[in-house]
Amino acid sequence: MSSISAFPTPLTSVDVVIFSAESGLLRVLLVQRPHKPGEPFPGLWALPGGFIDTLKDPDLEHCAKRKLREKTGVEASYLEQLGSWGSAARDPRGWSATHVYFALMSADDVELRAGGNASETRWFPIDGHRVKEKLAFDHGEILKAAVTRLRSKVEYTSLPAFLMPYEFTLTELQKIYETLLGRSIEKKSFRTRVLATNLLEEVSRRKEGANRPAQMYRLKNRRQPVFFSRALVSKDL
Amino acid sequence: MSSISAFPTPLTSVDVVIFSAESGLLRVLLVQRPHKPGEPFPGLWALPGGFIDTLKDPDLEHCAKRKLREKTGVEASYLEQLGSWGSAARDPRGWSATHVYFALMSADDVELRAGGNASETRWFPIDGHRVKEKLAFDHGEILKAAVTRLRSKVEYTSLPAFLMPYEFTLTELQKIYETLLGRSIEKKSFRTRVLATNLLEEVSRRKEGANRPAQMYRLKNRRQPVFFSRALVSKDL
DNA sequence: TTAATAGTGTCTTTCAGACACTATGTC
DNA sequence: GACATAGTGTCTGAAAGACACTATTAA
Repeated sequence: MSSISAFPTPLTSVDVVIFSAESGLLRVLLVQRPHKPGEPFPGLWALPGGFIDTLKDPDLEHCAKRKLREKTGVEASYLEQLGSWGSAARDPRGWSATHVYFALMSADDVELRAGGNASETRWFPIDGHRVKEKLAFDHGEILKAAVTRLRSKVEYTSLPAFLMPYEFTLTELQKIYETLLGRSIEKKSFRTRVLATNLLEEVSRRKEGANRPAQMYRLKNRRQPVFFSRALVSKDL
Repeated sequence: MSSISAFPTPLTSVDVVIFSAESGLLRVLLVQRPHKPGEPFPGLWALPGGFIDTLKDPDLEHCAKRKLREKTGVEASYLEQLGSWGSAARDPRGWSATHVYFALMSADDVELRAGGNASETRWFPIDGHRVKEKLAFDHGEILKAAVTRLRSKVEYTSLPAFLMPYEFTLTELQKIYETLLGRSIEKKSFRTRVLATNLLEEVSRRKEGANRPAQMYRLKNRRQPVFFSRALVSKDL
């Protein structure tokens, strides 16, 4: 019996749910579990993550950022903690707990990653609140919680702006909102709301196919999302 | 070197931030650290919590509920996960991570606890976002995060109703909202908003000192809070 | 000129805020 | 009756929804 804790300490890991959006689809980054003896769920897809390196990682967030960089080669536009999951049953190797982070990345940055060990890392489209494949551990449940969090924040924050490239048009931003909400929103209301919060600043112009060019904008504050005082839809009222 | 993890696993605990409100004050339950050799922060006040019992606790939430029951003798009206904190520095015994839960209790249930080991367990009033005393570990920071979460949810949810006894008047509920917000709110708006959500159901009556008796209500759903589509105050707009 | 998308004007609806008013009990 | 607190009527204002309108480019 240890002098510190009377009980065996749980296995502890950090996992990251990394989202991006491309052409009307929300996507999540998954990695394939290795086919090695002793490794649970061989061949199944899972959230990127792994054990904390107590020698290198000063804290949980640092560990999450490290894993994110290892998989994507870049930093995320946005990172927050999602929560933690721990139980005796979630890992066949024993009582385990994982600290889960939630990251948003621009689809542009995503392409940068193509050079890596891409065979075992892939983007999967989100269908409803999940991915078609069965995931390792309780990662299906964790992913569902992450999608729920993202969807609910779309109602009253500027979070989807972190899925955009550095410069973008209001129409492009609206499309991302509509993708996440799963319904269309009224153009005028959207523009008024977004511009009234002083969230964005104008940049140059940009030409599209055969139409009037759209004003481009960029985020004024690339760290914190903005909160709106009203939700986009009235929930259950 | 273990065959499972190449790194020493962090110490893992669960802590609970337990709130109640009484006569216009938000309060948090704290316990005093023991004066025993090897125990860090002797004599300082800390959030109730401790190591996971991997033999008895099937999962994190069960562990949180167990610790809550041990300290208060009752179940909480509301329990959600707040987040997790982990770093090499937060505990002098080594790399440690804690899974933190957030509980709301009625001030009535609170009195039930008086028979326990009350000398080392006490309610402290929240002043701003903290308590006067310096807390053990990083519990000051955790408490601040909990108060911030509670305050922000007051704006757009029925969460404060979980701080009420089983039956209560609208005026009493409004007082709790005002306590948490730190400002007064308009009576008519408040009543319309609360009643429109179909959150409550009428019960019997009740007499006060020398005035018209007030209708009493109770929560229809004692599990989930209701979300309002607008915040009570317009933030930074 | 037409097609296509960008962007606006303006009316309606919903709900919070303000505040004066009425209602119902005890003493 | 006075007092105290419960509870309502109603106007105003802010912001979302609906939707028709104008603006600006390429071809």
